[in-house]
Amino acid sequence: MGLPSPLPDALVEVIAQRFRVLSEPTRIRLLDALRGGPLTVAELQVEAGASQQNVSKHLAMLLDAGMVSRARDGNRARYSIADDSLFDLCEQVCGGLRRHLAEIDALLQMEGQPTR
Amino acid sequence: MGLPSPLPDALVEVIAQRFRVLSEPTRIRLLDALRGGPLTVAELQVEAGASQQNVSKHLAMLLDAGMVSRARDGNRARYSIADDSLFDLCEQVCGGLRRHLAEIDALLQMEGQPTR
DNA sequence: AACTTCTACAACTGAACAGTTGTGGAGTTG
DNA sequence: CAACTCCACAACTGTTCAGTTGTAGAAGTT
Repeated sequence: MGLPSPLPDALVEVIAQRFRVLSEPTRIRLLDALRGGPLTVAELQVEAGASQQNVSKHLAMLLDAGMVSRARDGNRARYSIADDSLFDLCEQVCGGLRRHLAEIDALLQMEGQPTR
Repeated sequence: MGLPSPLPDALVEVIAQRFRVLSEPTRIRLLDALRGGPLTVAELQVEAGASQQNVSKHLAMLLDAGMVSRARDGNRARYSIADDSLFDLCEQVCGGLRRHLAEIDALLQMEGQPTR
């Protein structure tokens, strides 16, 4: 199922925004930590190595993007992954990285040949 | 093939950086325009609706990330997609968007029930 | 060689955002 | 109720980066 071409402006903006949410190391770490199951803010604070306020802010952003969901548990808030397909995304990115690194390797193999 | 858990710090940074490259509307438009085949900077300038210098800068970023490749063609530079899997990525993002929007729709259906 | 076209580099400016500090509000416990 | 814990909101600060302006270099044309 392909996407329309050219992509409508509004869709371009939304796609970019979506990628932007994932473009922050702290948010990646938070999502990674949630792979093991739901966690509270205090627990995530430890996993991500960031301040409580900072973690809370990033979680709000992830929540707004619909990537995590929040559930009140008495005194605390328990966050969990809302969309497991996120990890397929990350794995694909890693796949792209492997290809990229392989290309660089290949270029380094034929040493002495200037690119330009 | 799963990723290690927790993700090593260096990998987290690289993943975030990768997403960051895709978090800009102009760069999305450039990649989208290249779906139809290689284009010159001048052609991309028209497609993306940005200045030549701006396009050139974004292309340099995409090139550095290994997402496009450059070939000199006489006087001009012809850019093309280096990794077709990029579009699978975008489609997955759009899939996530559909799910997200469906959830919001569902929430709006049961109107009057405050979220908190 | 002089001129034009095409692309890339560098410096500047404004906007967006990550992280901190401070604080308020909701829930629990004694 | 009082004290404490947990989480989120708001204002501030520094950094990062998108876009512009200006210019330099490389290739083609006359």
